Amino acid sequence: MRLVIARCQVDYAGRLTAHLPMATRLILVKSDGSVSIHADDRAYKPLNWMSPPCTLTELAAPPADRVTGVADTLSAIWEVRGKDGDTLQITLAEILHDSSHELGVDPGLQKDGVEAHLQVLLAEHPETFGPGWSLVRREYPTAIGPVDLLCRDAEGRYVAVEVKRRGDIDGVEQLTRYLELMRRDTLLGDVRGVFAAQLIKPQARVLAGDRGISCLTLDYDALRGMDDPSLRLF
Amino acid sequence: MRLVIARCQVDYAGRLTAHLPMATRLILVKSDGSVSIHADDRAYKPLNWMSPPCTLTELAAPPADRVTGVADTLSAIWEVRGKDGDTLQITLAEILHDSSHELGVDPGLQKDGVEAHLQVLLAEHPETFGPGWSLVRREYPTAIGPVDLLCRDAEGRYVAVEVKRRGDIDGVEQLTRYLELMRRDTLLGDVRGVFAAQLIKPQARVLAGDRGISCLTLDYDALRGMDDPSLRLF
DNA sequence: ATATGCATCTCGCCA
DNA sequence: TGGCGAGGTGCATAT
Repeated sequence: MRLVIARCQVDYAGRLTAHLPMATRLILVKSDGSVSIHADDRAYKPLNWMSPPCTLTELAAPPADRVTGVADTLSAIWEVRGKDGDTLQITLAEILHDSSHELGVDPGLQKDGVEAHLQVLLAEHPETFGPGWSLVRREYPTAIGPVDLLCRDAEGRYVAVEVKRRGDIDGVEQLTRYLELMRRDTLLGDVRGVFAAQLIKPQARVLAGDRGISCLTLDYDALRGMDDPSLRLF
Repeated sequence: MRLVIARCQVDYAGRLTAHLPMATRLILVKSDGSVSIHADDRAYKPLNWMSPPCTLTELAAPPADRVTGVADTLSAIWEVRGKDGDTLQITLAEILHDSSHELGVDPGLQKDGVEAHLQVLLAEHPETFGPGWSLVRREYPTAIGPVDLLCRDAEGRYVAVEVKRRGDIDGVEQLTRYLELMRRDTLLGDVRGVFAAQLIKPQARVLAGDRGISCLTLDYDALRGMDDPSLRLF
């Protein structure tokens, strides 16, 4: 990985054309050939970038006035060419820092998906929803996708449970669609809905109430306390 | 902007929980407080990040075996806390590089939007589509959004034109929806469709043919040649 | 402040 | 390889 801090001008032509006026920025050249240009804000998004596969070639630096119209010491022009013929031209004026580092292959991100874990824990402990509750199955299939949990309450009525880490309005919509489908299934009879999440947004709670869906706020740590420690991930 | 190359372990807890095993990576701390962790590949997306607003605090480094179970020289633990209570914990083991740079405020990206420019140029030169063609109006309004160009051909028939830089399948779908609506408008009579783009993907061409839509490959430079140079952007 | 739609969206899945 | 859907989506705009 090569880190360059430099005053630079950048011109991109691809899906759109874009232009960055001369200013000081970070240029990241990674070992897969990809290039990104970062300003000193926004964590996530580079100002400009070229995804791999792409090739970087260094062009001869032309006289300064041909590029910016301003007298300047141009160090180099880099041209990055992508697979779809898009180009990123970086005109370097003043290099303030330039270092290369050997990082090696990254072991990669392990996404836990607390949602999946919550689902497992709740499947193992359906009594969390109330005394006498039992699990019918996890990932109960419907035509538009699997319902997280299908349970039966103490009276034997079916209940579809949607599990989320953060309960938002779209989760309620999702459960509503499942319920609509499942209620057409005469074998199940009237299916109730439960929206279970660690944190339920007020709007989601209101919408759920409007749809006749119950809400349950989950305590992840308490559920983990009931958990078999051998299932621990790290 | 602070650039740190270090062996580190990262744990995120928010919408999901994610874990990065100890490895050498780039840690980017920007002046807005945001933090991102990059591996040596992928231009666009960091392995992990925290968007602003957030706060970075340095915790005391605990004994090595409490964190990784491996004897190691832990330099520090950084905890980044976001506004929604999500946390990014970075356990630093070995710092290989650490530098800070003053970048200043970036003038920002100027997006040209070639599509808009193409649309203007074609509106000025409807004869590009064929002799005797004339423009009815640009951004012709329909219930589902404006059609890029509404023209009349040499026989006086209406033609809806969709302009794209890159002609993909979704552009054809879009034009199809417009045509469907416009054909219900008895004032326009039968409306033909033209899909105009600098580059038209084979699949899009096939779909357009299937829908009875004509395709026109545009030469941007030739169109610019007819252009008034005073409209030039940079 | 919140809802909606777009993005050089990226990224992973699956046919 | 293309199509589809989700994302810790981010981001701007209109309401």
